[in-house]
Amino acid sequence: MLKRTHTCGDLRKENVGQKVTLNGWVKNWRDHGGLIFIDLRDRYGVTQIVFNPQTNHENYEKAQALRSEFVIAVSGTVHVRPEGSANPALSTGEIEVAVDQLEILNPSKTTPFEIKDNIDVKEELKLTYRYLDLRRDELQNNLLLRSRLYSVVRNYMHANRFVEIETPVLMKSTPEGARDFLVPSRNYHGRFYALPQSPQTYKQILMVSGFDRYFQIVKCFRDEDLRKDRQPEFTQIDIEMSFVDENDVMSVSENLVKAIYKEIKNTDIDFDFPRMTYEQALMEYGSDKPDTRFDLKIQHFTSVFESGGFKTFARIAQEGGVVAGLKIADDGSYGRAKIDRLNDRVKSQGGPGLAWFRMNSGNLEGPIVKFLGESEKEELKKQANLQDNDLLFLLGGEKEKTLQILGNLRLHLAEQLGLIDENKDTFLWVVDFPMLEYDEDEKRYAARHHPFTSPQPADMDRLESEPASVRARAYDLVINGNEIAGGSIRIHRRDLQQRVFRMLNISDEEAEHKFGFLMGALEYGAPPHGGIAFGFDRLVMMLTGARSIRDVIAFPKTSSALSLMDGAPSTVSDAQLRELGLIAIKKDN
RNA sequence: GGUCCGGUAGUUCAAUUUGGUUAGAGCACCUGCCUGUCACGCAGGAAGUUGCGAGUUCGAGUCUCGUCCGGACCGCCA
Repeated sequence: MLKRTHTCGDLRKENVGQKVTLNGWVKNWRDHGGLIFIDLRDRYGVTQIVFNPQTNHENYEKAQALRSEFVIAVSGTVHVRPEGSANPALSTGEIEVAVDQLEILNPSKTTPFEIKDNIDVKEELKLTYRYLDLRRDELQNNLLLRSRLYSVVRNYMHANRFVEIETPVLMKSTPEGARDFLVPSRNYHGRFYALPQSPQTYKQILMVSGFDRYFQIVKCFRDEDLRKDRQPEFTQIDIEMSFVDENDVMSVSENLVKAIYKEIKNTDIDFDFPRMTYEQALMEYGSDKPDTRFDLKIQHFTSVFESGGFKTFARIAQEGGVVAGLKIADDGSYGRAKIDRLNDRVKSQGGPGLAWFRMNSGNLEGPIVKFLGESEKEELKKQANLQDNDLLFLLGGEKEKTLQILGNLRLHLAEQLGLIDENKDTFLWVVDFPMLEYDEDEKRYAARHHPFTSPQPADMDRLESEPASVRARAYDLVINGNEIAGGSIRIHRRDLQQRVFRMLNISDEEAEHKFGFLMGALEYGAPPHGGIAFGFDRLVMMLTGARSIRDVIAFPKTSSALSLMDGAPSTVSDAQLRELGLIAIKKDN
């Protein structure tokens, strides 16, 4: 074949007169009868090539067969384009290649969708023909940026004396947390490996081994349902450090993020990332990952309704719940129907009815105004600082749940009202997380982060007496309302680890069975250590502006966890199952 | 596991609130013409199991039920 001397993004005026060879795909063809133009594409760019029957009639005849997405090789001479026919939209737009040799390397069937940007095609079709979708600039650019990000991260980590170590993909199942993907063992029927939810235990053990500063860009697997920012397999930048406290890990992380923004976006971040406690995040933003690109904070009115005429709110207030809400300036578009849709939204998230008030010429209006006394109305107006045309949405109920629903409503309203400045980036550390959260289904407390997270020293004496009040030495990095990284200072002593397992209602036997290897390691001079893990795919989403995690992963799964291109997961032969000692049971639908 | 939205030529959509003649259009595709286009242009053409399966009806793209697939969300994601 004719091998390329240049890529389709290389040639400029300076190359005029040179004899060159290009390889690429036919992006577009324009047959003028006496002259054929082809836009030839590779991942570097697009170059126009011209077939002229007077230059070479045989080639010209051959070129008439060219269609979209044929792969070809052409040799020819670089020409300046005639006066007035340059294309300023192309970096190669001042030149073209006059072809004197054409080789069709492979024809192409008509593609199921056009290979161009801003196409509007069903996700299903794009995923089935992923190799075609990946030819589009948008996805190419995403993956090229992703590739650069690997490099930036590795450079930064190596420059800061971190050691890159691979940990096993086949490991022991530790079913605290997410559901494991299991891999049956052929050698030991009835036993299973698990794919790592994260290399957590391995990296802690590497600290025990003295590796001091570890990192890895690593695949993690969680068998849970998907979202637009969640895939069952995803990539983390996994980091662990010895002889450190929270500030050391956060500082390394901040500087990594700053290096990334500098290298990828050429943006200097010259401030320290602000910190916010979990409590404040929940109270003001209804989220543990507040989007601080806009204000619209949650306002609290529990005390206003405590002894008032609206019995529902009064009862909630007296029983320790909250009454809180969001105030927006209505541009006149919030009619009854729109408010009803907001209400449906709240209800679909398990919330109660959404109460609302409107300020109209100094008067408070709304369906529950009639239950309120004069002093309550005045107090509400005053505390909410209600001005004319302000709309106030209120929700009452159990604290955490109510605030979370308001947090979701806050994001929704911000989108509706166009409050989010897409060009702004906000960085935030959320700290002082509670150690535990209550698991309604299992009626017990579970670790909010993971069971190896150290409690805060000040709360240590309440581990047994008041576990719900114990805060963790954990920290999350939030960028534009996305949880980008999360980590903690770990427990490095066996006795404390054992106390925490007991606090989590994990018996000594169970702890030994599941995590005995880790606790054993803690008994041999485990140094104080802590770390963090970044969601690599989410970082790429942030940096590319991708709307879905599928757009930053080469071969993603659908929201029902299927791979449409290759058909995974698939059935396997009885022989394969027999070898593994397995029997497949069909799911009865 | 649940809720909502969607599935009609290759593709993106349409098909009169309320079931009724031969299911239309843009792009793509095919044929012909065209020497400066780059969203080339002009003329013509082909293209449909309305996701699948039942049901209601004289009659179903349209209504009902089931099912599959895509998407978003809730649960889940230590």
